[in-house]
Amino acid sequence: MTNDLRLDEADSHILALLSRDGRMTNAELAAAVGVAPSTMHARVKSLIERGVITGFHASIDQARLGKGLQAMVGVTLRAGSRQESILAFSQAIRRLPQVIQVFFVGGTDDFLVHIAVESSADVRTFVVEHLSAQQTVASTRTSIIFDYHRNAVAAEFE
Amino acid sequence: MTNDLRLDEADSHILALLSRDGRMTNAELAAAVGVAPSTMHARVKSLIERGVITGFHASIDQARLGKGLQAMVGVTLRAGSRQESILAFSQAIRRLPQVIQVFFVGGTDDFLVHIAVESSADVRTFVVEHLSAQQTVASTRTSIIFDYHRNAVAAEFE
DNA sequence: CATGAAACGCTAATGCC
DNA sequence: GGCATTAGCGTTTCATG
Repeated sequence: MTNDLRLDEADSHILALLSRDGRMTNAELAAAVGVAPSTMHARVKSLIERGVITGFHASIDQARLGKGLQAMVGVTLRAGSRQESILAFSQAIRRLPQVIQVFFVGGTDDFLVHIAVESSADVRTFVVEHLSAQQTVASTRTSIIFDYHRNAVAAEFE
Repeated sequence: MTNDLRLDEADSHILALLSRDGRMTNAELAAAVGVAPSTMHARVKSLIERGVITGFHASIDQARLGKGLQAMVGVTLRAGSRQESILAFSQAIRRLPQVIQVFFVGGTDDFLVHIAVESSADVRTFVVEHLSAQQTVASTRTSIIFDYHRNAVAAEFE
């Protein structure tokens, strides 16, 4: 893995701007930061090549897609679960269309699964069918999300 | 709030593609979906105007920024906390540079705060200084994040 | 609601400082 | 590393079916 080179002030500024609006044109970015468009082009390219910027993504209003309810489901696995079954479980969960994010954590829970669904009935269906039914799952704990704020889009990692 | 109009297959396809790569050119999108560039332009514009796509954002590798450690901190508020102090608390938390996401939830916890920091010492500092020190905070529960997967970037809401 | 054509603007590469 | 230039490409508008 390439190590992190320290970023200067301009880079931080660029990242802040592209976090907010990933479709700012190169020309706009250059004007905002105070460099020439060609310079900005090289800088953004460098940030991407160095892996600081890992991608650009549209953010989607799940409610407009009919999924007006979001929840965070904490999952605790059975104590004796094998590595392979845990891996298989997490990979299966990721692919479900209700799932927005999955956090594999250490602590009270083993996983946190962020979902968006149509109704509270769907929350229950999701938990029962995809979580509780699994051999590796010991228990789940569901929290409805009332309010959601995002400062940045974090890159995936493992 | 404008209601959700049902999206057709092409719209879903567009959303999937722009979720993955928000900087696909209009021409590429058009070719992928099988319509003319001018048609694609109108469709994407419509998705934005209808509020389905709420924005585009660069995703950033926090580790490359020197923040190689992520955690989810569950926060429980004091039972007697007033609405205003809760609101003030949540708004203050949002602005901290370590914070990636904040979920206001119902259940065991009242908030879930997703943070990225340099070291485990920073996790502790964050919790102690910004959470435990607050009058409204009753308790916190920190979980280190080992693995993170994202299927979509959800729009903020309240 | 989709399309092709055309004008415009931006990107991205090059060579120079 | 920053910059100006420029060729090529993508976007965006509009009249038309």
